[in-house]
This record gives sequence, C-alpha cells and structure tokens, in this order.
Amino acid sequence: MSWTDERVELLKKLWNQGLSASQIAAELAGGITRNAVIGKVHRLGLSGRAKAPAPQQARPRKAPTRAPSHPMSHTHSAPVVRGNLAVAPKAMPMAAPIMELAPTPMTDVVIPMSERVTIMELRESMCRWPHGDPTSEDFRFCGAKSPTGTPYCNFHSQVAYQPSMDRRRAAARAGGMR
DNA sequence: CCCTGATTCGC
DNA sequence: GCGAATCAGG
Repeated sequence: MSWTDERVELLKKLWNQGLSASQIAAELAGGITRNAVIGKVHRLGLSGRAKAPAPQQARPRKAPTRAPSHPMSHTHSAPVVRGNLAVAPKAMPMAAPIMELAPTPMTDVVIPMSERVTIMELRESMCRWPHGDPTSEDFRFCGAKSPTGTPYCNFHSQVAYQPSMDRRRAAARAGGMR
C-alpha cells in the first residue's frame, strides 16, 4: 500500500495527537512499519509535535490500585497465573487441575478480559492466541508470557508465529552483535 | 529488555 | 519518494 491522501491525513492527525510512530503504523494497516511512518513524517516536515500525551515509555500494563505488597495479588482468587509481572511464579498449583479439568479444546479456555492484551500490548514473547471477534472492539490476545521468555502459554500450550517488525531484534538476540 | 524518534542511503 | 537498517537515546 502507498501513501494515499487519506492515509497521509490520518498520519498527520495521529502524529499531532501524540501517538508514537509504531502506534500509528499499527493504526494504518497495510504492512506499514514504524520506520515508514517516521520516514514519512520527516518528509512531510512535521517532525516536532505539540506535546507527547503518550505516556508510553514505561509500563503499558496496569498497576494494581491497591495492595502493592505482593506482585501476584489479584482482586480475585481465580486460577489465573500470568507471567507478566516481575516475579512470575509458575502455574504449578493450578497447572495440574487445568490439564485435568480442561479436556476440551483450548479454544474453550477462558481468560479474563482484564488479563488479555490488545495488539499494541502484545509482545514478541506473549501468547498470540486470539479471543473474540477480530472485528470487535473486544478483540484481544491471550497475552500470557512465560518467565523464561519463550512464547509458551499455560492456557494454550502453543502459539502461532507472528512476523513482526522486531524480527531483527530477535535475530540479533540469537546471533550476537555485529 | 522494552521502547522512542532521527538519519542514512540503496532502490 | 520510500522505508529497512542503523543510530542514539530513555
């Protein structure tokens, strides 16, 4: 896809709204990368932005409102163990029950909406198992992340590979430096 | 490691 | 003009 007037307009709009290049790239579907966005932004000469209301940088994840004591503290006691927090205990206590009580297809696994992630929150090492209608606002990915960083999911046991713009980083990680 | 924008340069 | 690769930084 190319830079049609419409796409350029959307680019300008989003850029001025303070969205990051990668976010805009995701918004402008069509295999557009953040590099493409940045390159275009510069060519259009709208480098500087008003402000950056985008609190990106740090944690995309939501921090517990209260009880910051234990990293595993959830508001409920559901057997949900996620690996997205610093100290990520394995799902040992619940692993067995899940395997035994879930003979049904993995698609029946229910992950609380609050624990799922959007396309923007999805990371290379997260489970990409989709939940919900892709055309719906409620569409989310499982998002489970193992402590070891491998794309293993306690709920879906395997994930589909998704080409990403970070393939380079993944390669560098495996290879070494240049 | 996660991410950000900036720049270069072959196409 | 385009954007991957790279650079420089938080």
